[in-house]
Amino acid sequence: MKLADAKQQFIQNWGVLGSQWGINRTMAQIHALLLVSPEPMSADDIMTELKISRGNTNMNVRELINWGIVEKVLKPGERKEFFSAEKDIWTVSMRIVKERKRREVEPILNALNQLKNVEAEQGDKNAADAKQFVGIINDIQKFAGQASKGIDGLVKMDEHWFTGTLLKLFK
Amino acid sequence: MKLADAKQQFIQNWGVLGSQWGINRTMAQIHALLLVSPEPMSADDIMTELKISRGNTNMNVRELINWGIVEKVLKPGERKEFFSAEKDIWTVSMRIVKERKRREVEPILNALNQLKNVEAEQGDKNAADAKQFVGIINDIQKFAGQASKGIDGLVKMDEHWFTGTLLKLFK
DNA sequence: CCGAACTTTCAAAATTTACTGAAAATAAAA
DNA sequence: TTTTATTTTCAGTAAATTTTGAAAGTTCGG
Repeated sequence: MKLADAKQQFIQNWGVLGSQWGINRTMAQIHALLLVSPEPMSADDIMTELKISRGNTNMNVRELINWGIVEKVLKPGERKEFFSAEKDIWTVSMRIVKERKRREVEPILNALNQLKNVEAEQGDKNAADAKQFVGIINDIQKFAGQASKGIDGLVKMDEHWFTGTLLKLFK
Repeated sequence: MKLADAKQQFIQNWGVLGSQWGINRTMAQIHALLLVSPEPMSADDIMTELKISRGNTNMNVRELINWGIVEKVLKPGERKEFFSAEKDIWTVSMRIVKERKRREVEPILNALNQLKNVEAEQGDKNAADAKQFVGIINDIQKFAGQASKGIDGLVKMDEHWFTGTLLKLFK
């Protein structure tokens, strides 16, 4: 298999995986493209490679930068901006997980807190139901709390088990 | 806050969270509804509660059953089918994670394997690029392998930290 | 076997989400 | 300052996904 074809396939696969997990396809593809590109790429490079519009490119690159997994690179003497992806997969994963936790999970967990103020009601049935409801919300919060701790623990793991790969030679 | 309102809000929030993670909104809402419902519900109950069509209800309930987090319950003397959600959040989470790993992640990781057969090419530049490419694929596979092990480990954790909550009383 | 109760299917419609491209804004060079 | 290169924005459009609803299928009591 030719290198170019392999890269192409990688980009497509990464796009599919992203879209299945709520990350838009193009954003995942741009990320994949930059991941396997030894050199930083310009917006025009990306447009050409993925056959997408300038606007689309701009918006998704910006979002990748917001996520902290792509950075702007300026080449001396060049007016264009270039972009380069973080190549350390561990770092990439942790940034994504942390960012999603912050953006999506935490607000909802906060909202859940409010739901525990269910009024005491007349009637045994309703009271029992309310208790069960609060019990479930509590379970979810506890679970999320545990998961959150687990993630924070992972983030602090100092050993990158994958160092020592070829990658380092080309960084 | 009234219990009914709290449930309604919970359902909405759960729907949003689901859609952000690539699970369709209605499916997440049905799941939330069944989670907080003390009694199993019929398709008609679900339709009424969520104001969705019969077809939509049927398809999403079936999918929840496929995921192993909702089950069909038959009431003696009733011709209708009723549905009930697994209430143990740990079990629910593990089933979802395992299922998504199996359905979405594993096929893509297998595909990545093929990409490592990049042809040896003429020219130093290309050879170096190919090495870097294979390096990245390797990193991703290693990472996925670690994550996979971690998940399998979690699944085996025998202690459910959340037992002892009110929930048990009503099971 | 028939008919009523209920479930399943799926093409078409509605909704949501993503993308384009041209115009406006910005920044550097002349 | 004016020109030119480049980036950003966003209204309109296109594509993808979800939902509907009616028809077909199934199951079961009589």
